[in-house]
Amino acid sequence: MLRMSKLTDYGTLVLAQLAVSEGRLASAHQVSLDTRLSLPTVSKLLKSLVRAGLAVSQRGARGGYALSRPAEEISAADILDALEGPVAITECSSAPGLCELESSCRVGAAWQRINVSIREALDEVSLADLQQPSGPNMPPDRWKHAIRLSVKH
Amino acid sequence: MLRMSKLTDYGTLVLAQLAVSEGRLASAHQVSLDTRLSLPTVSKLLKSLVRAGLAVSQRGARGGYALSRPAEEISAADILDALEGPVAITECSSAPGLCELESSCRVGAAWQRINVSIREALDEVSLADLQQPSGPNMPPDRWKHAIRLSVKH
DNA sequence: GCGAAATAGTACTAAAATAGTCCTACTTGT
DNA sequence: ACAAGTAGGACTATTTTAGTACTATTTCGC
Repeated sequence: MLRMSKLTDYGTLVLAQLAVSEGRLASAHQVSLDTRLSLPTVSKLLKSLVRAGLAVSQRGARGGYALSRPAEEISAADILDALEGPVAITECSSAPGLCELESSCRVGAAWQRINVSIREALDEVSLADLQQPSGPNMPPDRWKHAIRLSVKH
Repeated sequence: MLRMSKLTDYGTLVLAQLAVSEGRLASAHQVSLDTRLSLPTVSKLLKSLVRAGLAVSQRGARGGYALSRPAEEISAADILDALEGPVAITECSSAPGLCELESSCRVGAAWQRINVSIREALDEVSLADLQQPSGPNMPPDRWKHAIRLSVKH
């Protein structure tokens, strides 16, 4: 639950790759090779990232992409904002009348607190943090970076 | 982004309704009337909540549902766990080889930190908090409890 | 015992969001 | 002029989510 989309996950990889080739321009093709993501997908992501202001692009032959600012200044919140847009954690059905019941509509303040907490967590982590080497007890290979939010079941 | 599913949102309403009718058993039909959610949907949710241990049920005529424990002891994390299951915030594509690249696979530790923060936020808020009256500057009617995580765009 | 009222479980369908691809246009260096 | 690149949008397929329906089981009240 509360899973980010695959595309956003890929987007962090793409950004991390740009961070690695700091200073140089990296073409979509090169990023595709480095990340093993398909070229159309990488291309799509890079375009979105440029539009969101996280990356800059240079057109034409010898063109390519680079981060718009240092990796330290790009937060996880920036990345999610860029690739998933402004979506709410909760969302009343568009059906009118649903939110007018007392018992239903008093639910908001606490969710807002939760949202703020999440946002703070996302703000505190930068792209530079994201690409730091994993801890000593992390298996280096074949490591799925899925983290379970729930331990039950 | 990081939006919970509608069903989970509805689930909180259903649970809140059960909390209101504390002590008594509430039938799915009654909860449907009180929340204005369709009976099949309410029924489905209640079954899931029972299976997850958040609610208890009494079969047969005069049967119904009730919370399994006080609303104060049911956290938002419990609710999300129950209705969305153990899903990760990030998830490597199942395609092998994607997570073996250096630049891709060092991304986990920071996401884990984020996950822990989110989980803490979810643990701190109880069902009782969720149904508390909204703040003084909240319009009581027609209030959509959508909260924007992002303010851009 | 029987019928009504309820939950339990599962299977199915429809709708929506997501992922992924492709095509055309524009830009720039050689 | 041509090759190598990005820009943008349209389109398709897939997956997930939402919603519904049906059948079985349980229990109360008469």
